[in-house]
Amino acid sequence: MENIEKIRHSLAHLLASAVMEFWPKAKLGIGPAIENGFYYDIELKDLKPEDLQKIEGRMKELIKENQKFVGKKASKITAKKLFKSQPYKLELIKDLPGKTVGTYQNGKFLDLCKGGHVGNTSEIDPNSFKLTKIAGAYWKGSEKNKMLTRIYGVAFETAKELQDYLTMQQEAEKRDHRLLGEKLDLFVFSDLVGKGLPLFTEKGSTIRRILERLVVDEEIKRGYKHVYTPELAKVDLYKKSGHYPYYKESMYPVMKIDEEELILRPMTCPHHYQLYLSRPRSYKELPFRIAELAKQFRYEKSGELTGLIRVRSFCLADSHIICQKENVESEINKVLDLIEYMANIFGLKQNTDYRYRLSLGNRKDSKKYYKDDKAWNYAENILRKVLKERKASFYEAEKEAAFYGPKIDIQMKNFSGKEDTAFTVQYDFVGPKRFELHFTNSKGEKEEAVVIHRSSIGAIERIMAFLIEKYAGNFPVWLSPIQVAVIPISEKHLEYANEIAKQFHIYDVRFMMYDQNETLSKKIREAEMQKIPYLLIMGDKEIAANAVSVRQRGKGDLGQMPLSNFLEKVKKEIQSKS
RNA sequence: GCCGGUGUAGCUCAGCGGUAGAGCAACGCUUUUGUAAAGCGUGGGCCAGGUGUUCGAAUCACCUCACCGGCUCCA
Repeated sequence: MENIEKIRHSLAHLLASAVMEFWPKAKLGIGPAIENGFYYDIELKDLKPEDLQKIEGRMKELIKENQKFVGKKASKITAKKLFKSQPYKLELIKDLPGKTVGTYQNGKFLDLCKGGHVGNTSEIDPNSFKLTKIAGAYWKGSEKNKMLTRIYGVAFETAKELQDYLTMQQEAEKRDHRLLGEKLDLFVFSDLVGKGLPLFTEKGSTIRRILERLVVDEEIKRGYKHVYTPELAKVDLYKKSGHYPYYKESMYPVMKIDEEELILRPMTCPHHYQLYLSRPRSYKELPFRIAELAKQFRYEKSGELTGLIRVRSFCLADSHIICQKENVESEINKVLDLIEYMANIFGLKQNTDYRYRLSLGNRKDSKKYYKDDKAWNYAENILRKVLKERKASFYEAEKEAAFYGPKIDIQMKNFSGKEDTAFTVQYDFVGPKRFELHFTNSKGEKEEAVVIHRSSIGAIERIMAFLIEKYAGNFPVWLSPIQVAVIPISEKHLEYANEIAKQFHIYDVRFMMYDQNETLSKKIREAEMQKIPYLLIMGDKEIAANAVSVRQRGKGDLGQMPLSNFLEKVKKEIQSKS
């Protein structure tokens, strides 16, 4: 175990030990080291955020006592006596394998623990950690259990590392897409429309439209059939697909109209299957790649909503590839090629901006995962093989699969380090069975197809959130809702500015005229704060030279150039998406 | 949904039992500007909504709503 992990884990013990001094009746859960710090789950009443300082202060005192961490094995019978007033510890003792358990003592505090501490608290710099927040967390991570209070702390080996981390977090907060969404006027929420239902402003809609066109054009080039299907369907469709029992919780309730029961669709797969099934299919038509910018509706619990990352109505760049079993590998490769192509356009790098996750099922959980061990093994192996042969680095995660099969998820982190799935590729062996997705093979026999669910750029809302944060609002020219700010120095130069603007209309450059009666500095400031990539300033000198003065975002004054040169430069940047 | 926190003008915030304030933004006038905030003036708030406590509530209590941090869940 690395030293820093030992420090973090030891701090968790010290946290518990300080809490027990102030709240002797508190019941302890568990307290592990985590990325950047540690936490401890504790059942205690009336913990106020301001108490954290008090606890932190006491922890620092304990550190200075040079306490030793002393490990001892204890029989379960002895351990049960030692922890008789700690019900959660007793539960852990009962569930642990073997006849003995580990205990660790520091000062007067004894904890049930398998180890991994510093030898002495003198090894911990008392200024290298900080208690950061209190939160609720279910005991053993199940919402059926009681909710405990979780105290989080961040910790490093040195005080400087801690300071650097805190400063970095502060900087990162400025990238928050919710903040930038408001400042740059990209999207809003309305209490009257409802939570989790974003409204895109003109500027946000421009970004969205560019992304949507990019996806549709690229997918059509790559052999996808782009379609439109309705956002409603009879609930029977989802009963047949098998989604209903698994997804009921996140579906909107049934709307009864005439004799029919309709729902807002939570996913598009069964609609696409119906297109496939509209007539008999030959193997010559496969792979049958149906794609759609599909609006979907999911009831996410209120506390799960976050800006554009988790919403209740979203548009997925969705597709279902119906193909022969022997083509699955090459199709998945093609999908990953497309995903990496898109990621590259956005400047997203593997292992820094995103990482691959192989999301597996669990054979023992037939409630969550369709029961068919053989199919699961087969599908999981195929996905693993594809990733290995591509030499992509990836990690495997159990219990992250869809109910109908395993998936490759492209995971991205938001500004605060929280990870979500951006794009996904899923192997489905259930859908083809339930909908009888067949085709006639070369021998004239009926054969069952396989379905690959995939998304090239994920949900438009979510990728927008990631891109806003990735660029910190400084969108590349091709994505910028306003590409050029046209700034006449005074009213006298407005006529010239309008002439220039005409050219932007002709050449499809998105511009904004800054013709307010304000100082030049003020207008530059406003345009810079809107993070517009180019500011064109024009006054007497430019009119005389028949030119424009160009100021580039972040780089300052580039000097004068003829408009045609500037247009060429911008067009080039738009085209190359640089 | 659960645990905790927050909610005062369009935005950022002050006021925290005695009846609402600042800066920026908006609007008007003056100014006609040379690379990140010109000057003066004007308007704008049921203090998230509701119900209580009180002589009196933005301020205290309770409920509801929204948002934030986690948990659970997920594209």
